[in-house]
Amino acid sequence: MKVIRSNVRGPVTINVVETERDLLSFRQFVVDNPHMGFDTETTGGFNWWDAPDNYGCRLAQFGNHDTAWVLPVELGGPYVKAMKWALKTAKRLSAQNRGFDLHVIEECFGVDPYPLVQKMWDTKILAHLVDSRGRDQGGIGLKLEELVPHYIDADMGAKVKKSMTEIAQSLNAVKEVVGFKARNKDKETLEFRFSDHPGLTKEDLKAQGLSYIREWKEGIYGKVTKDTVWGKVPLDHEGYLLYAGMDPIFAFRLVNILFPLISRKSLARGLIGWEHQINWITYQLERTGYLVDEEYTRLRIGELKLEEDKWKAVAAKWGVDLIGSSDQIIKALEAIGHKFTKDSKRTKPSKEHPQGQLSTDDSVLQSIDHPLTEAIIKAKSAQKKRKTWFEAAYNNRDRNGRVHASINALQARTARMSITGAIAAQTLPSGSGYVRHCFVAEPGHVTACIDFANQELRVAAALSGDRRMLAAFAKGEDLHQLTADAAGVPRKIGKMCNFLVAYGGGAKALADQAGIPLAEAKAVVDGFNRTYPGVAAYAKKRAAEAKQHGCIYTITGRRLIVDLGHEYAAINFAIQSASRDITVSTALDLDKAGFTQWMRLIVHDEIVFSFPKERAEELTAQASKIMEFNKMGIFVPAEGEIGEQSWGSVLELEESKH
DNA sequence: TCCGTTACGTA
DNA sequence: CGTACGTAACGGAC
Repeated sequence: MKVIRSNVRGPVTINVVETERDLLSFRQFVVDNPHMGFDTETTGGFNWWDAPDNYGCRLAQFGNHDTAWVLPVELGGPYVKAMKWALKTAKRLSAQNRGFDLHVIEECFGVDPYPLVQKMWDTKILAHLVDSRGRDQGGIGLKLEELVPHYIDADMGAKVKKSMTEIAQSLNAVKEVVGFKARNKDKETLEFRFSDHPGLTKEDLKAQGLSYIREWKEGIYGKVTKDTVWGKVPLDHEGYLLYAGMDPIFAFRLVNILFPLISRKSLARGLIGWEHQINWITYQLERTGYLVDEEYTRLRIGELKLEEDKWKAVAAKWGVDLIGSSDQIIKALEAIGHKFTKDSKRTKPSKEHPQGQLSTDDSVLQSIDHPLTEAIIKAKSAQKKRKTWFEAAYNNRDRNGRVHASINALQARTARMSITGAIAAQTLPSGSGYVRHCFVAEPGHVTACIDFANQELRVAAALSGDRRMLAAFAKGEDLHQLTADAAGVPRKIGKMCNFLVAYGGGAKALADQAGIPLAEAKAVVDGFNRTYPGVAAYAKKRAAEAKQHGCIYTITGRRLIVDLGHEYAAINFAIQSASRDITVSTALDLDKAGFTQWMRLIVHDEIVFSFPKERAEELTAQASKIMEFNKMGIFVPAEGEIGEQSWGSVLELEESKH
């Protein structure tokens, strides 16, 4: 057994199991420590669904406050058995982002995650309940490498973050001679690998009349980068084992550090258990994945590539080789006679460019009628569709033709979910089914989408208690038309205004978005405030609360920190977060009713299902009924739509509101 | 290779 | 004083 000693605010011991004999002491540790931190190290990346052929679990680690045990589960047999026994024996486990480790051990070793989620804290969830802000928002952040320096040990956090990069570099330094490089009379370099030429010597090459004969060295681990180091580092590498051993110790300590920091209101409302439950649902959605229509996706990729190349060739005629390069586009536009003035649209001011740079976004290009701008717009659009959506789906299919998104049930500051990876679900175009046709229900199933009608506006009405808005919803009036009528503008502008005001925006934002004069936008906002005085009052109230306490509490007892000087955003946080919790709450109800097996994705105010065709009507009706939210003084109805097999088909229904 | 900036898709 | 995200391309810095 190898023992590594280190120090993190006190001595720390990492025991590395090397032989079956060592497992005896490990088992004693498990018996003595009913609560343990847990972590795994893999071959790298997040493609756990590729196991076991293209993905593997290398180490499993357990630890308490100051002692960790590292098991070489890559070696299989007794080490995997010991890990399974320890997981089963533990009374309480903690892990940072538990879903990932659970996917890994379920896929690689067939471990049933269900008994484990009953007793496993996720430190990422706890950290979010303490401070939901990311690092760039002025918060602590939610990654282990951010939590450790803040809560545990500043130096250790930085050291651990750097260590795997350093290990990669050290592995690259280990080289062996793989052959000779030599030059012929034409001064061409020739390569001779010993694997192709056994027993080759320098003299043999000289005899062939070659010169500049040099030994040819290559790294014995191949090219090792930050991404590939995980799969290549030897299992007995001390720096790697130290890194691996620290993580369960951190996870163990973080639980004890974070619990007391969670607000009393959040505790009283049971948010900890609640978030762990929704985490289990999204875990199952991740694992089920979504079936990809392979042929449809492949055909679209081919078409889009042709389209893209065609328009890129046109743009190149005017000197734009890189359609993503603002510099090139500006030069080319000037060359065709376009004049940029001091009134030209500029990008947001930044450190490098305090005045902002000339913008070349879609609105700028659209305003210039020329074959070049048309080509750039069309090439960009085709490239974006191909790369961001179609190829992500196509290239990430597992052996069963399914893709697995990463779902973070508790991501945004407001607790909104994020869906990343193979299905960037929150960015898929919603205007038509063109992209969403990639994703299909099971054979014999159809896709059903159930979404909340006007979720955020209804929440705004309920939270603010604005009588006019509540009455409008109760009577089924058209809220957007009401706002529009108050200022005598088109419904579209009324709609924009409704959302903007609820999101903390103002007349300037409305003017920008609607393309109307500021004075007109002011009149529309004034009209809104006259029509719904309760909403404006509520915004003020929440902003004042934020100013006084530095945070607000949502209807579910969630504490959201509001940045100084940004108190106007408090109303949006309250509405957005409550809306998220409403969606999550109904997802939990659906789970209890046995619907998780059919659930595919949760996208803010919509849940996508794959239902057996012959039961689709009945199941959609049931699920819609379950999703209808009527608690805490908030009423949000849910509406279901049933399409054909693809998700996209739902968007193309005749009666669809999409 | 990393990171900031810009652009663009969604609720 | 719109907010909340994710992804891709570019271009400069290391």
